Amino acid sequence: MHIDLDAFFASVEILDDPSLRGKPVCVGGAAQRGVIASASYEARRHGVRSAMPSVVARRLCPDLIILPGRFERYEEYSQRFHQVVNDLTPDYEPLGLDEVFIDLRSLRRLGIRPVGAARSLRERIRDELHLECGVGLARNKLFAKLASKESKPRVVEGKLLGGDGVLWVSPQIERAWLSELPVRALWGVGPQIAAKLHQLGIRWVRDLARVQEATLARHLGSALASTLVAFAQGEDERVVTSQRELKSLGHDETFAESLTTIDQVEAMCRHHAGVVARALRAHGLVARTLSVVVKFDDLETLSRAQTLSFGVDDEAALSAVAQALVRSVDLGRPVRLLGLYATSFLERTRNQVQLSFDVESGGDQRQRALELSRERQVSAAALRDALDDIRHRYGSSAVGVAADLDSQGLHVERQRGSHAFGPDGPAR
DNA sequence: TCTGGGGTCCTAGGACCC
DNA sequence: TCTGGGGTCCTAGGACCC
Repeated sequence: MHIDLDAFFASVEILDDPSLRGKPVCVGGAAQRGVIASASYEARRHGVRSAMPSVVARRLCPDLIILPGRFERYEEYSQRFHQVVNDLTPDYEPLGLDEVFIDLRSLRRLGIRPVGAARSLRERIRDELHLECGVGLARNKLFAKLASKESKPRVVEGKLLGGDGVLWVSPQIERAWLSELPVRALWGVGPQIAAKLHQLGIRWVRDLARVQEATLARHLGSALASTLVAFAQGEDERVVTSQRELKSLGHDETFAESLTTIDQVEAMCRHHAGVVARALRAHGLVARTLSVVVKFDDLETLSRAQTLSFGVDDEAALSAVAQALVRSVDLGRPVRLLGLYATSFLERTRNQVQLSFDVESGGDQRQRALELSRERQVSAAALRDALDDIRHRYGSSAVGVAADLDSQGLHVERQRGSHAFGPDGPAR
């Protein structure tokens, strides 16, 4: 079973503010560089779609209401959604906040029928969360997801047509249904792959079903070729995995106005380091690999990564590495996006050496690691935990790093040759 | 019309080890 | 002295998903 909540972010906004009901509502970035993350059906009637630049959406629908998004709120709804699913079975796999795959095999022994389970889940989601959803039932993930999409309401020529909300694709009709779909409908076929397939004369799934895997592999690589060939035959071996391990975690931001100075870029490194460090600690993880991504105004993107011999989860360490990485890039052009990502996780408790970083003042060489004494480690960790607690209770902007004050227009006197993270640990 | 922010997976090359 | 083949780890880039 695949369940997909309808227009999730936009629907939550409408629930929290009923005056929005019936209006074209979106969640996304309203600024010049914003895109639409979620669109109400009223907005979709005007042609607005998620992933569309907000500028375009406004042109299509001048009355469009674009809301900034409250992800903690969506998270709450998502958890309630998962709780409803969990009441049926723990064998489910979330996909983002608003979708789940459910393995129904263990329910068969209990005499629970798929269609009945689907209808009662839909009922509970409607009664308890006041949200609508589409449900797909099939032999595998491929068809279940295609079916849930098909079960939803959709806009045809500006009119909203209702879906049944539940669609079961029986094995007898699978192949015939699949062959009529465009390749773009398949999981893993986005704009780039679709364009490549079109160049090869492959537009429909039935075309894909006739092509040699080796031919496809030369153009798409072996992994994608083999999954697409399988999908085209209606075969999908992917299982429902309920316990997935987090593999990476990061934060990036596209700026309304591109950054033009190294000071601005380094200040953003410190900011991102704080966000990522707190996320790591919230998960009880330390990261060995940190990478920085820079996107320029022409959308050219480049990345730099560094793997350490130990894991880190504190702002000072992340900040030092991020700034060292960003300094190794030839900036010289306005920076549209800056991202910081952490990978190669270890559980915090298994990390052998907890180190802190000190930045070489004025130097452009890579950072060096300094081990803190046990006592200083303990007090630094206590301070950090206290700050996490304050942020949790009063919001992430409640406490800041003194070094960032000047980047926000407040002047801070800094002595030449000294720096924020001195030998006595983080200065806050 | 011009492209976000949270993630996942794959590819390819180079360094290194046995 | 110059060399193969299997494997791991790391880096950089690209595409996809929601």
